[in-house]
Amino acid sequence: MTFYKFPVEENMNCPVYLFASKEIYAEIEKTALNQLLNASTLPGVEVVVGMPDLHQGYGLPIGGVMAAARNGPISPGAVGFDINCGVRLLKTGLKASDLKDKNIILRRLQQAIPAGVGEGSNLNFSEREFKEILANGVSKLIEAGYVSRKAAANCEDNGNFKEADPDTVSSQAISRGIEQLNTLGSGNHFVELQEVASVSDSDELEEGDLMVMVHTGSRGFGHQVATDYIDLAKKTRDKYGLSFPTNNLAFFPWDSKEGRNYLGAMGAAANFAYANRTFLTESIKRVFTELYPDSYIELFYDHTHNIAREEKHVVNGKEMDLLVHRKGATRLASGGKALIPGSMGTGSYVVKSADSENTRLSLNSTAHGAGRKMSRTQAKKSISRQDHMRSLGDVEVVSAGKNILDESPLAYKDITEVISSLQISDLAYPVAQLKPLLCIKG
DNA sequence: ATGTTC
Repeated sequence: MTFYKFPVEENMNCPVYLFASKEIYAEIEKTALNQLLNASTLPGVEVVVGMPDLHQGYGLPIGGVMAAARNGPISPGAVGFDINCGVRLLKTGLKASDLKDKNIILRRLQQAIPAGVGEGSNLNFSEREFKEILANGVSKLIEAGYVSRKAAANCEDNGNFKEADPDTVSSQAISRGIEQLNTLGSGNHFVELQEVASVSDSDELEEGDLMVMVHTGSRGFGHQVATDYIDLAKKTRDKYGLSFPTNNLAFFPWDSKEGRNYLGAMGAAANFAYANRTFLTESIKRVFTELYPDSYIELFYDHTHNIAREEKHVVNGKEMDLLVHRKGATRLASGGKALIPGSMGTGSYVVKSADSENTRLSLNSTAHGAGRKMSRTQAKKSISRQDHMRSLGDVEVVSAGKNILDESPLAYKDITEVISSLQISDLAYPVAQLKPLLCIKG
């Protein structure tokens, strides 16, 4: 069994494919699977796919892909609250063995990176400049001289989501976001120092290389955009004569003004997140330059796992224009690579596309991480501090949050099983494995 | 994920 197919029945508009090994499938909650099946009942949905890190989310499960045809839905809930949550991997020019005092760099990074819920930034922007960043992302940062041209290379969308439109964003989102560029956030967001543990198929990485991985998104800005447009979708339901299988999957019609405005606002949040990860990279660069003058910080790759984008795919032998909503799922183009972080204290991976029949069935998608095994509440209740500390091994972790048991590796699926599941399903294969050394959690 | 129950 390389994947599961749920045939069209009852109100479903298309079959649902779940790419998971038998072991992984057994761990997936019924609620997550039901959410995935539910997505196929939206009128105009052509393809629904689940990744092996599937777990319960808001409307669409995390690890879910929902593609709408030209007459289909635009659903802000199917992208989720952290628009352009994503991962980037940085090269440092150092070997892990060059690290002199782990404690010093950990503390310096912690000082340099504002982290935690509601934590503001050390940067100041006028509203006009902030809106230019929303409109043009990393391109604006380059133009303004904040970063070098290299900042856009190796970044998905070149760090500039073309359809972004700051005029479709509420003033509340602007006021929340303007003070949050260059901040890490909370929850599963992190900055981690990693060592390349093994390389099987990559000429860009070498065993022993010291890398930095960053996982964060669009903070309160994207959250406000999502909130605004989910509310609007609920309000415009009757105007367009729609019915929703669940309010969490409230949607706009493809050609509606409100739907197009959402895509503009979503794009602005995408650019916020690209800019946020770019500014964080500058902060990291300053710490490295101060402590290790011979180091450099260079972007290896950056991509999102929460976004909707228009893409062409062949479905049932026919080429179609689709709006592909991915939530906790990464686009992995044929011949391309992707980053798959594990939970803190466990390994992360660089994978390449298997370029198979199944990668096409999945609309060129891959997993975004280990995926939760337990809800946050369940984790805080059932994981002891002792077991959590033991699960971290010798990885040093500092965190802004006081209780991060809900982020314990014990609350997540085993990343190696997710990776092997991707291989079994013929979606992707690992080309490099990264071992965590130090971790700064939000 | 989130000015963590506007």
